[in-house]
Amino acid sequence: MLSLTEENYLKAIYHLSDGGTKSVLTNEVADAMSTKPASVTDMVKKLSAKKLITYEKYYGVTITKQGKTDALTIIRKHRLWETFLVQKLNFHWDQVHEVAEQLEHIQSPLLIEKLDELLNFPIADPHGHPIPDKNGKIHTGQQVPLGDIAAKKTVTVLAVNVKESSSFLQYLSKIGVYIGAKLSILDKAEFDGSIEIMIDGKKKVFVSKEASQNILVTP
Amino acid sequence: MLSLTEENYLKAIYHLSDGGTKSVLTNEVADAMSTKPASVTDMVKKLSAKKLITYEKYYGVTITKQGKTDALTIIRKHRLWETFLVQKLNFHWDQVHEVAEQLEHIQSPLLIEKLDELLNFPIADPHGHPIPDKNGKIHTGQQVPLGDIAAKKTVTVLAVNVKESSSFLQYLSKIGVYIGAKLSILDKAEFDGSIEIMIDGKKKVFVSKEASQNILVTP
DNA sequence: TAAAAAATTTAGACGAGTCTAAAAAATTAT
DNA sequence: ATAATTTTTTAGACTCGTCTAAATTTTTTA
Ligand SMILES: [Mn+2]
Ligand SMILES: [Mn+2]
Ligand SMILES: [Mn+2]
Ligand SMILES: [Mn+2]
Repeated sequence: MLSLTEENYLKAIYHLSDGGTKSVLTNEVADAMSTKPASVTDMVKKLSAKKLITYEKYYGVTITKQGKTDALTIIRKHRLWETFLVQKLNFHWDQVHEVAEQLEHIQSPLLIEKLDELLNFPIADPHGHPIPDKNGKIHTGQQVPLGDIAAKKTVTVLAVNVKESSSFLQYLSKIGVYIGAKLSILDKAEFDGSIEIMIDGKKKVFVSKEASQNILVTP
Repeated sequence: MLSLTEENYLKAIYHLSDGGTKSVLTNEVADAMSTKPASVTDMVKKLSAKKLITYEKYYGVTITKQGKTDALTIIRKHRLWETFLVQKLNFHWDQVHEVAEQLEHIQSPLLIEKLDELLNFPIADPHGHPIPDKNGKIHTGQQVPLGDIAAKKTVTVLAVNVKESSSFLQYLSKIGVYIGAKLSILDKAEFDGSIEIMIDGKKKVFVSKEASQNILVTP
């Protein structure tokens, strides 16, 4: 049984480690959690005592098998709740993260099972992020940044990279980009990496290189 | 902004004071919260500093106007969530309390507004308990214990008194009593206060005096 | 109404989670 | 390869919510 705080740390470490594939430094965790490095050191000792991460002094932490499993359960809950908020309560995709950040800590396996059922076992959340199944298994197809697509091609929006700020999501809504939208790359500017796209064959817009790197599409 | 613990104390005090109509003793709160009297003393000082209760040393606490308002908000959330769990996720009425005890602390006015809407602005939870409206207003009709009804009368089940244990709810389900059921009082035993009832004109059962006091029906 | 009993508060301690300031180790730059 | 810089850990302190044990106040009983 993990405390709310332990759950938040574990999830952050999972994400920072790219799903457990690389080790994570104290300062990275501190940044991600908006705490001080000293607090992180204390917490990683606790998570390490619980065998959820391995901690080597001065060299950062690695997530264990069990840690990965636990993190995936929290992420599953987070994404199921986000999906619920959008699909059943008509929240916008830029309104769900903070609430899901709270809801993900509710302890009730039955609740999650029923929620999953109510939503028809969704495989992605409102931001296109995969929802791990009951066994922690994730199945995602290939996703590439819009910025890496060659001109003239038409692709479908699969997901968006959303850090903390919801302003990027609001911006996307404003210009007409959404999960499932069909984008045709019209032109790429060499000097600043910005691109011109056509959305659903209807609307022409320019997006910055920065933005194009955070819109993930079909290859 | 109240902590989860402060919210739980405030709600307990609200209930123990019968909605703010009487004062509450330290030991009563300790019992209800499964904590020690010393802990209650500490907490009532905090709630009192926040003007949610008035605290007179050695003589117990009284809830203030603001305290009542805050308590009703928590109770509203609790009962909306219970309703959601039963109506949308097919929980049984004996499975919802513990989960709602967690969900009631989620901070998001928008969420509650949308949930209320999804449920079509329900006025009672799965146990027949009134759901305060957005302004904290409760509207309940008259409810009397089944045990107080004269023989031969037919009444409708409006609510059940449910403390912590879900076993009473399971018992009621088993014998066929539910909110809205029509009960005819067939006979009352003088010596032990038990009564014989007919449920929906179909099923005859005996219920103890104890049980009959915790089933609330139309007058 | 004085003694006994019960209820309540105070005092002091503890774990969780956080912080600042100082010490230690690792990294980098010269 | 040594010095300067950056990162990380340790030490000590603080808040929140809890507890036990002792002191105090109220209530009951005789
Ligand atoms: Mn969270
Ligand atoms: Mn998401
Ligand atoms: Mn609660
Ligand atoms: Mn209820």
